[in-house]
Amino acid sequence: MPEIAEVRITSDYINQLVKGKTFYTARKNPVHKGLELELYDTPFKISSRSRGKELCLYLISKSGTRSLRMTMGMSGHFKWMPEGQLEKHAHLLFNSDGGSLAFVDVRRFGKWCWGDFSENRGPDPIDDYQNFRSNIAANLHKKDFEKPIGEVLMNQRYFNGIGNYLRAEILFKSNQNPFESAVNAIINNDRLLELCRTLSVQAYFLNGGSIKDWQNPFGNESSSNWMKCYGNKSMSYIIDSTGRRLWFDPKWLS
DNA sequence: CGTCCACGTCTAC
DNA sequence: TAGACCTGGACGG
Repeated sequence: MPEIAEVRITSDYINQLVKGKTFYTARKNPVHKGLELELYDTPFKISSRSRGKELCLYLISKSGTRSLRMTMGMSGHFKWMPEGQLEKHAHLLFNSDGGSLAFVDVRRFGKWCWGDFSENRGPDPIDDYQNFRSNIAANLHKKDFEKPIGEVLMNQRYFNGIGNYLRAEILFKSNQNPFESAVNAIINNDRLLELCRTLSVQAYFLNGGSIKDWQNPFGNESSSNWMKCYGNKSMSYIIDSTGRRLWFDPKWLS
């Protein structure tokens, strides 16, 4: 479930799991066409960070730290696999005592390469909200922002971490016409950018309920109740210019 | 059986 | 701006 909230939860999950563990090897499932992992600094410890839809695994050995930059695609997640357990769709395995940390990805759209977070994706709207805003402000004059806001919300150069369900919820809860130009929407609707952060945070806490042992700050509101627009039968949708289904309030149909 | 659909990028005409 | 990259679940005949 990988938009910003789920990638963040994945990163938390990894950090919780690797606590106190030492890793010895890493291997790639041969069925996956991605980069082979050649590890020459072993053993190593692991820690994780996320930024928007990217996740970096830091492999920390005596001789230094290497960063493995990953994206989760449509179905990527991590899982602890006890020794001997088989998992058809585990594509990266980091071996430790008694089991492995596994990157599991049914559709294999997830990718990895050596390096830290990409330069060409914007700041994280949760962790780095001021820079998230200023990055947009500094580029608002560009042609990118002449496109409809419904589409620009998916541009990872500015909205790193926003995906198809978050854009629908952001548009809906900010009462924003998805077909208005992004410049006008951002200038005239002051809730829009704020909701990029607050809805991402809410999705993180709601979806994280099953993974971590904190109190859900949203009380009784369930995750299914939180989702107001995306996939809702009473809403409208169109296929946008990139081929994705854009969900929106039917009142914007004219 | 078949067709459509999915929380995302990529690269190649 | 099409497609390519993938698997599997839902649903129709």
